[in-house]
Amino acid sequence: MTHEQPSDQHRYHHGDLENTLRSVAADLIAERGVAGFSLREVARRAGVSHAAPGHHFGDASGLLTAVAIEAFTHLREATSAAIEGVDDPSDRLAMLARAYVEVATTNPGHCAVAFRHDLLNNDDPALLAAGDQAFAVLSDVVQHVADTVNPDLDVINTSRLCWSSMQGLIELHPSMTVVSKHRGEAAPPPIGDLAEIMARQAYAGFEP
Amino acid sequence: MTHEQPSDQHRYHHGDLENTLRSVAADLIAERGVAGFSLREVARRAGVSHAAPGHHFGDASGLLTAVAIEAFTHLREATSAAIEGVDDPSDRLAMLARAYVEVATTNPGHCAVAFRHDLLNNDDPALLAAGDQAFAVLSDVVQHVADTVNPDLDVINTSRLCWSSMQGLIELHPSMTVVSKHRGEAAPPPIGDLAEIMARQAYAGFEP
DNA sequence: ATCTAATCTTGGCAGTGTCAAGATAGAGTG
DNA sequence: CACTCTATCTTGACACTGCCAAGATTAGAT
Repeated sequence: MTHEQPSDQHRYHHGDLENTLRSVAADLIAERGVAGFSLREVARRAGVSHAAPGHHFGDASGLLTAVAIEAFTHLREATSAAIEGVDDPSDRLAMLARAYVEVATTNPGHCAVAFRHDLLNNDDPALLAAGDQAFAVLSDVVQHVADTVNPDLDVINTSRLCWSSMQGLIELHPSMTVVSKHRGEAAPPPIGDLAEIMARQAYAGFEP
Repeated sequence: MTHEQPSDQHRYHHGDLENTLRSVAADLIAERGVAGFSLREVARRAGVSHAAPGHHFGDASGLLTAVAIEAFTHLREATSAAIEGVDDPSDRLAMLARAYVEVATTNPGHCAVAFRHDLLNNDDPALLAAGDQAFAVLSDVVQHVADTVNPDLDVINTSRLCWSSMQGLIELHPSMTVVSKHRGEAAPPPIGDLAEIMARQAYAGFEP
């Protein structure tokens, strides 16, 4: 991905600036973190003037919202692909958890902004729809547990538990590594493995 | 808390500027979010010059690290107080979970920066120690489950599951409200209640 | 009483988001 | 083809930010 024009170096009209800016923004955030993100740096990397992003996305939160929408789309695609053909309800949950955290670490730029309500336009209908569709995949998997194993399961709150666990793991995995090192314990497993372990542990419960 | 001198309005030496700045910073973040935080605004609200915070904390991440340390201290105090005198392992976990999320919502400014590795000085020994001590309370509660109910429990990874669930809930509760509204479902319970529900659900497992 | 070091201020530089106004070019109409 | 219209992008400006260096002020020790 070069974000450049094919032949003519400096056409006045870029042609596909909107997608380019979104892609460059995600890369920039992945590289320097949310704090290192700036509209002007995005514009520089895309080879356009410093005010061009503002024209397409209104302001910084507009561009970040576009990145977040893409994040939810990735999330939905990866999780629904991961549970394809998996029937056992516990396995389904484990596969979904692994896919969830791995797509987040594969696309760190997207993931870093997806739930940052302080940076996004939370009223954006496209954002709401994308988030809803991503959550629906998880909700269906938990519903599948209820249908096949436990009709008394509190589906909605169990879905919230699973969602929180996965999202919390993404946020805390660096801290877990730091804490383990500080206590002289072994480092935590890779995030995908740990997601699967946690999903199975929650599914099985804490009692024998 | 006025952040002002008692008698003399403008003494050159503030007297307790370090604590004042930390307190003002937490208030500011609670009010405007992390994005609305700035060293200069903190200085203005504390009634000192724009470079005074830099003298005490080096840079922005230094001040935010101090806020994060205070966050972990609050977390440790609240959680260890919440499990005082509670013996049943499931109840202990539920009480801890409730206390965890409620202290985070009571001190939103502190909570918003506690795990923001991109904004903090992650090598700060005081930060490491404070985080470690907060995690120890949770780890002990899970160990208590192993000791009294299930000696085969994977204590460390179950602790990580609980920690992720609570932290994820804090991050996602606003999104849960939005998603529920968008799907026409009932709003999620208050965050403290939901934390307790989730803790008991994980403890009991998903099967009947 | 004097010296020293900590504390805080002032001034300045480079960088930022956002706005308004202007320049450019594509698309459609006669 | 000439023409206008509109979306796209640039330029310039303003107020704001973090951070650094140098100076002013004061507390505390000698």
